[in-house]
Amino acid sequence: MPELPEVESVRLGLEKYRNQRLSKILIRDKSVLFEGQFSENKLNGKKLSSLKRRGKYLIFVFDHKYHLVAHLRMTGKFLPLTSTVIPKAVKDETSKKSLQCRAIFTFKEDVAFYDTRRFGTLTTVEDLELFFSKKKIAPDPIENQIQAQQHFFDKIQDRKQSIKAVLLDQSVVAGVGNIYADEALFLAKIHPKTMTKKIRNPEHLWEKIIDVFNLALRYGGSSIINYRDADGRSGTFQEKLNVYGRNGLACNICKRKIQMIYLAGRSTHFCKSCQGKN
DNA sequence: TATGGCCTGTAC
DNA sequence: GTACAGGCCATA
Repeated sequence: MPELPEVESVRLGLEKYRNQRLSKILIRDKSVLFEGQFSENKLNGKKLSSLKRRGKYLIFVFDHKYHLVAHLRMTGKFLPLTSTVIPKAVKDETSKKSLQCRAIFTFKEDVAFYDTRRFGTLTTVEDLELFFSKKKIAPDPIENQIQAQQHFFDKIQDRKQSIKAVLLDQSVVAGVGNIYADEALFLAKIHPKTMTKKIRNPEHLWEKIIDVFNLALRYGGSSIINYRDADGRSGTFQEKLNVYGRNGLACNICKRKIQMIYLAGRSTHFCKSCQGKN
Protein backbone atom coordinates (compact mmCIF):
# COMPACT_ATOMS: atom_id res chain seq x y z
CA MET A 1 0.00 0.00 0.00
CA PRO A 2 1.77 3.05 -1.18
CA GLU A 3 2.49 5.67 1.43
CA LEU A 4 5.09 8.42 1.09
CA PRO A 5 8.20 6.19 0.80
CA GLU A 6 6.54 3.94 -1.78
CA VAL A 7 5.33 6.87 -3.88
CA GLU A 8 8.82 8.37 -3.69
CA SER A 9 10.32 5.08 -4.89
CA VAL A 10 7.91 5.10 -7.82
CA ARG A 11 8.84 8.71 -8.58
CA LEU A 12 12.54 7.85 -8.66
CA GLY A 13 11.84 4.92 -10.98
CA LEU A 14 9.93 7.17 -13.37
CA GLU A 15 12.85 9.60 -13.63
CA LYS A 16 14.12 7.61 -16.60
CA TYR A 17 11.29 9.07 -18.70
CA ARG A 18 12.32 12.64 -17.90
CA ASN A 19 12.89 14.74 -21.03
CA GLN A 20 11.00 12.23 -23.11
CA ARG A 21 8.04 13.30 -25.17
CA LEU A 22 4.59 11.94 -24.36
CA SER A 23 3.44 10.93 -27.81
CA LYS A 24 0.16 9.25 -26.93
CA ILE A 25 -2.30 8.78 -24.09
CA LEU A 26 -4.74 5.91 -24.13
CA ILE A 27 -7.46 5.98 -21.50
CA ARG A 28 -9.04 2.57 -21.21
CA ASP A 29 -11.12 3.20 -18.13
CA LYS A 30 -12.44 6.71 -17.76
CA SER A 31 -13.60 6.07 -14.20
CA VAL A 32 -10.05 6.58 -12.91
CA LEU A 33 -10.22 10.24 -13.80
CA PHE A 34 -11.38 12.19 -10.86
CA GLU A 35 -13.49 15.27 -10.83
CA GLY A 36 -13.98 14.48 -14.50
CA GLN A 37 -10.91 16.59 -15.15
CA PHE A 38 -8.56 15.17 -17.65
CA SER A 39 -7.47 17.20 -20.62
CA GLU A 40 -5.45 14.86 -22.76
CA ASN A 41 -4.75 17.56 -25.30
CA LYS A 42 -2.89 19.61 -22.68
CA LEU A 43 -0.36 16.81 -22.25
CA ASN A 44 -0.21 15.15 -25.63
CA GLY A 45 3.08 15.75 -27.43
CA LYS A 46 4.56 17.59 -24.42
CA LYS A 47 7.90 16.83 -22.84
CA LEU A 48 8.10 15.41 -19.32
CA SER A 49 10.17 18.11 -17.65
CA SER A 50 10.17 16.83 -14.08
CA LEU A 51 8.56 14.52 -11.56
CA LYS A 52 7.44 15.74 -8.18
CA ARG A 53 5.61 14.37 -5.20
CA ARG A 54 3.57 15.82 -2.37
CA GLY A 55 2.56 13.37 0.31
CA LYS A 56 1.12 10.43 -1.56
CA TYR A 57 0.46 12.40 -4.75
CA LEU A 58 2.73 11.86 -7.73
CA ILE A 59 3.10 14.82 -10.08
CA PHE A 60 4.26 14.65 -13.68
CA VAL A 61 5.24 18.10 -14.95
CA PHE A 62 5.05 18.65 -18.72
CA ASP A 63 6.70 21.58 -20.45
CA HIS A 64 7.23 23.13 -16.98
CA LYS A 65 3.57 24.04 -16.62
CA TYR A 66 1.11 21.25 -17.32
CA HIS A 67 0.58 18.73 -14.55
CA LEU A 68 -0.66 15.20 -14.43
CA VAL A 69 -1.43 14.35 -10.81
CA ALA A 70 -1.73 10.68 -9.91
CA HIS A 71 -2.78 8.96 -6.71
CA LEU A 72 -2.04 5.24 -6.46
CA ARG A 73 -4.38 4.63 -3.52
CA MET A 74 -4.00 0.95 -2.71
CA THR A 75 -3.06 -0.95 -5.81
CA GLY A 76 -2.13 1.62 -8.47
CA LYS A 77 1.17 1.06 -10.25
CA PHE A 78 3.13 2.72 -13.04
CA LEU A 79 4.92 0.02 -14.99
CA PRO A 80 6.28 -0.57 -18.49
CA LEU A 81 3.52 -2.33 -20.39
CA THR A 82 6.02 -5.12 -20.99
CA SER A 83 6.50 -5.76 -17.24
CA THR A 84 5.79 -9.28 -16.09
CA VAL A 85 4.04 -7.79 -13.04
CA ILE A 86 1.08 -7.13 -15.33
CA PRO A 87 -0.71 -10.45 -15.88
CA LYS A 88 -1.22 -11.76 -19.40
CA ALA A 89 -5.00 -11.52 -19.09
CA VAL A 90 -4.67 -7.80 -18.38
CA LYS A 91 -2.46 -7.25 -21.44
CA ASP A 92 -4.94 -9.08 -23.66
CA GLU A 93 -7.04 -6.28 -25.14
CA THR A 94 -9.96 -8.61 -25.82
CA SER A 95 -10.17 -9.54 -22.15
CA LYS A 96 -12.38 -7.67 -19.69
CA LYS A 97 -9.37 -7.51 -17.39
CA SER A 98 -7.54 -5.29 -19.85
CA LEU A 99 -9.48 -2.40 -18.30
CA GLN A 100 -7.22 -2.79 -15.27
CA CYS A 101 -4.59 -1.04 -17.35
CA ARG A 102 -6.57 2.12 -16.74
CA ALA A 103 -4.35 4.25 -18.95
CA ILE A 104 -1.28 3.85 -21.14
CA PHE A 105 1.20 6.69 -21.58
CA THR A 106 3.51 6.35 -24.54
CA PHE A 107 6.99 7.80 -24.04
CA LYS A 108 9.92 5.94 -25.64
CA GLU A 109 8.09 2.94 -24.27
CA ASP A 110 4.51 2.33 -23.18
CA VAL A 111 3.95 3.01 -19.49
CA ALA A 112 0.79 1.57 -17.99
CA PHE A 113 -1.19 2.85 -15.05
CA TYR A 114 -2.19 -0.58 -13.78
CA ASP A 115 -4.69 -0.70 -10.92
CA THR A 116 -6.67 -3.82 -10.05
CA ARG A 117 -9.08 -2.01 -7.78
CA ARG A 118 -10.46 1.19 -9.16
CA PHE A 119 -9.34 3.54 -6.39
CA GLY A 120 -6.39 5.14 -8.13
CA THR A 121 -6.90 8.52 -9.76
CA LEU A 122 -5.43 10.61 -12.55
CA THR A 123 -6.16 14.24 -13.22
CA THR A 124 -4.72 17.15 -15.12
CA VAL A 125 -4.02 20.19 -13.01
CA GLU A 126 -2.94 23.69 -13.93
CA ASP A 127 -2.50 25.39 -10.58
CA LEU A 128 -0.83 22.89 -8.24
CA GLU A 129 -0.99 25.11 -5.16
CA LEU A 130 -4.70 25.64 -5.65
CA PHE A 131 -5.21 21.91 -6.15
CA PHE A 132 -3.44 20.98 -2.92
CA SER A 133 -4.98 23.76 -0.88
CA LYS A 134 -8.45 22.66 -2.00
CA LYS A 135 -7.61 19.13 -0.96
CA LYS A 136 -6.07 20.42 2.27
CA ILE A 137 -2.86 18.48 1.83
CA ALA A 138 -0.12 19.46 4.29
CA PRO A 139 3.35 20.44 3.01
CA ASP A 140 5.52 17.48 2.09
CA PRO A 141 7.50 16.32 5.15
CA ILE A 142 10.58 15.33 3.12
CA GLU A 143 10.66 18.01 0.40
CA ASN A 144 9.61 20.80 2.70
CA GLN A 145 10.69 19.73 6.17
CA ILE A 146 10.74 23.01 8.06
CA GLN A 147 7.34 24.12 6.80
CA ALA A 148 5.79 20.69 7.25
CA GLN A 149 7.06 20.44 10.82
CA GLN A 150 5.66 23.84 11.80
CA HIS A 151 2.39 22.97 10.10
CA PHE A 152 2.23 19.72 12.09
CA PHE A 153 2.80 21.46 15.43
CA ASP A 154 0.15 24.08 14.61
CA LYS A 155 -2.44 21.56 13.46
CA ILE A 156 -2.20 19.18 16.41
CA GLN A 157 -2.90 21.92 18.96
CA ASP A 158 -6.69 21.72 19.00
CA ARG A 159 -7.29 18.15 17.92
CA LYS A 160 -9.71 16.13 20.00
CA GLN A 161 -8.89 12.76 18.45
CA SER A 162 -6.44 10.01 19.20
CA ILE A 163 -2.97 10.55 17.80
CA LYS A 164 -3.38 7.56 15.49
CA ALA A 165 -6.41 9.14 13.79
CA VAL A 166 -4.60 12.46 13.52
CA LEU A 167 -1.52 10.95 11.91
CA LEU A 168 -3.71 9.50 9.17
CA ASP A 169 -5.13 12.93 8.39
CA GLN A 170 -3.35 14.26 5.29
CA SER A 171 -4.12 17.85 6.26
CA VAL A 172 -1.95 17.38 9.36
CA VAL A 173 0.98 15.48 7.90
CA ALA A 174 1.12 14.38 4.28
CA GLY A 175 2.15 10.88 3.35
CA VAL A 176 1.48 8.88 6.50
CA GLY A 177 -0.77 5.85 6.06
CA ASN A 178 -1.72 2.99 8.33
CA ILE A 179 1.66 1.25 8.28
CA TYR A 180 3.89 4.22 9.02
CA ALA A 181 1.46 5.68 11.56
CA ASP A 182 1.80 2.52 13.64
CA GLU A 183 5.54 2.33 13.09
CA ALA A 184 6.17 5.98 14.00
CA LEU A 185 4.12 5.67 17.19
CA PHE A 186 6.09 2.58 18.17
CA LEU A 187 9.41 4.37 17.66
CA ALA A 188 8.13 7.38 19.62
CA LYS A 189 6.85 5.08 22.41
CA ILE A 190 3.38 6.60 22.24
CA HIS A 191 0.21 4.54 22.67
CA PRO A 192 -1.99 5.00 19.57
CA LYS A 193 -5.05 5.86 21.70
CA THR A 194 -3.29 8.79 23.37
CA MET A 195 -5.33 11.95 22.95
CA THR A 196 -3.39 14.26 20.68
CA LYS A 197 -3.31 17.25 23.02
CA LYS A 198 -1.73 15.06 25.69
CA ILE A 199 1.37 14.39 23.60
CA ARG A 200 4.17 15.85 25.69
CA ASN A 201 6.90 15.90 23.11
CA PRO A 202 5.58 16.52 19.60
CA GLU A 203 9.14 17.25 18.38
CA HIS A 204 10.17 13.73 19.25
CA LEU A 205 7.16 12.22 17.46
CA TRP A 206 7.89 14.33 14.38
CA GLU A 207 11.47 13.10 14.42
CA LYS A 208 10.27 9.51 14.45
CA ILE A 209 7.89 10.09 11.54
CA ILE A 210 10.79 11.44 9.50
CA ASP A 211 13.04 8.59 10.69
CA VAL A 212 10.63 5.90 9.61
CA PHE A 213 10.09 7.58 6.23
CA ASN A 214 13.83 7.82 5.61
CA LEU A 215 14.45 4.27 6.73
CA ALA A 216 11.67 2.92 4.52
CA LEU A 217 13.00 4.97 1.61
CA ARG A 218 16.39 3.35 2.00
CA TYR A 219 14.76 -0.04 1.61
CA GLY A 220 12.63 0.97 -1.38
CA GLY A 221 9.40 0.91 0.58
CA SER A 222 7.24 -1.83 2.06
CA SER A 223 5.24 -4.26 0.01
CA ILE A 224 2.78 -5.72 2.45
CA ILE A 225 0.33 -6.70 -0.20
CA ASN A 226 1.24 -5.69 -3.68
CA TYR A 227 3.12 -2.46 -3.93
CA ARG A 228 5.61 -2.29 -6.83
CA ASP A 229 7.88 0.51 -7.96
CA ALA A 230 8.15 1.72 -11.56
CA ASP A 231 10.48 -1.16 -12.40
CA GLY A 232 8.19 -3.77 -10.88
CA ARG A 233 10.37 -4.20 -7.78
CA SER A 234 8.71 -4.72 -4.44
CA GLY A 235 10.89 -3.16 -1.72
CA THR A 236 12.04 -4.91 1.44
CA PHE A 237 11.11 -2.59 4.30
CA GLN A 238 8.29 -4.90 5.38
CA GLU A 239 10.99 -7.09 6.91
CA LYS A 240 11.98 -4.19 9.17
CA LEU A 241 8.51 -3.41 10.53
CA ASN A 242 8.27 -3.43 14.31
CA VAL A 243 4.52 -3.62 14.82
CA TYR A 244 2.47 -3.46 11.62
CA GLY A 245 1.16 -6.90 10.66
CA ARG A 246 2.93 -8.47 13.66
CA ASN A 247 -0.13 -9.13 15.81
CA GLY A 248 0.70 -11.81 18.40
CA LEU A 249 4.42 -11.85 17.55
CA ALA A 250 7.15 -10.86 19.99
CA CYS A 251 8.07 -7.19 20.25
CA ASN A 252 11.58 -6.64 18.90
CA ILE A 253 12.46 -4.64 22.02
CA CYS A 254 10.75 -6.25 25.02
CA LYS A 255 9.64 -9.61 23.52
CA ARG A 256 6.08 -9.20 24.78
CA LYS A 257 3.26 -9.81 22.31
CA ILE A 258 2.28 -7.13 19.81
CA GLN A 259 -1.40 -6.21 20.16
CA MET A 260 -3.91 -5.30 17.47
CA ILE A 261 -6.97 -3.13 18.04
CA TYR A 262 -9.33 -1.17 15.79
CA LEU A 263 -8.94 2.56 16.02
CA ALA A 264 -10.26 5.24 13.68
CA GLY A 265 -11.67 2.38 11.61
CA ARG A 266 -8.22 0.98 10.97
CA SER A 267 -6.27 -1.96 12.28
CA THR A 268 -3.77 -0.57 14.76
CA HIS A 269 -0.71 -2.43 15.99
CA PHE A 270 1.34 -1.60 19.06
CA CYS A 271 3.34 -2.94 21.98
CA LYS A 272 1.44 -2.44 25.22
CA SER A 273 4.60 -2.56 27.23
CA CYS A 274 6.83 -0.26 25.13
CA GLN A 275 4.05 2.21 24.32
CA GLY A 276 2.60 2.71 27.80
CA LYS A 277 -0.97 2.29 28.92
CA ASN A 278 -2.62 5.19 27.22
C1' DT B 1 -16.27 13.47 14.47
C1' DA B 2 -17.36 8.76 13.14
C1' DT B 3 -19.22 5.96 9.67
C1' DG B 4 -19.96 3.51 5.16
C1' DG B 5 -18.84 3.04 0.36
C1' DC B 6 -15.85 2.57 -3.32
C1' DC B 7 -13.23 -1.89 -5.51
C1' DT B 8 -11.09 -6.65 -6.18
C1' DG B 9 -7.92 -10.15 -4.71
C1' DT B 10 -6.65 -13.13 -1.08
C1' DA B 11 -7.18 -15.89 3.02
C1' DC B 12 -10.00 -18.57 5.73
C1' DG C 1 -19.37 -18.18 1.13
C1' DT C 2 -17.53 -14.24 4.21
C1' DA C 3 -14.10 -11.09 6.11
C1' DC C 4 -10.58 -8.19 5.38
C1' DA C 5 -7.14 -5.08 3.31
C1' DG C 6 -7.19 0.75 3.44
C1' DG C 7 -6.87 6.05 1.25
C1' DC C 8 -10.06 9.18 0.66
C1' DC C 9 -14.57 11.25 0.19
C1' DA C 10 -19.50 11.90 1.18
C1' DT C 11 -22.74 11.72 4.55
C1' DA C 12 -25.01 12.28 9.01
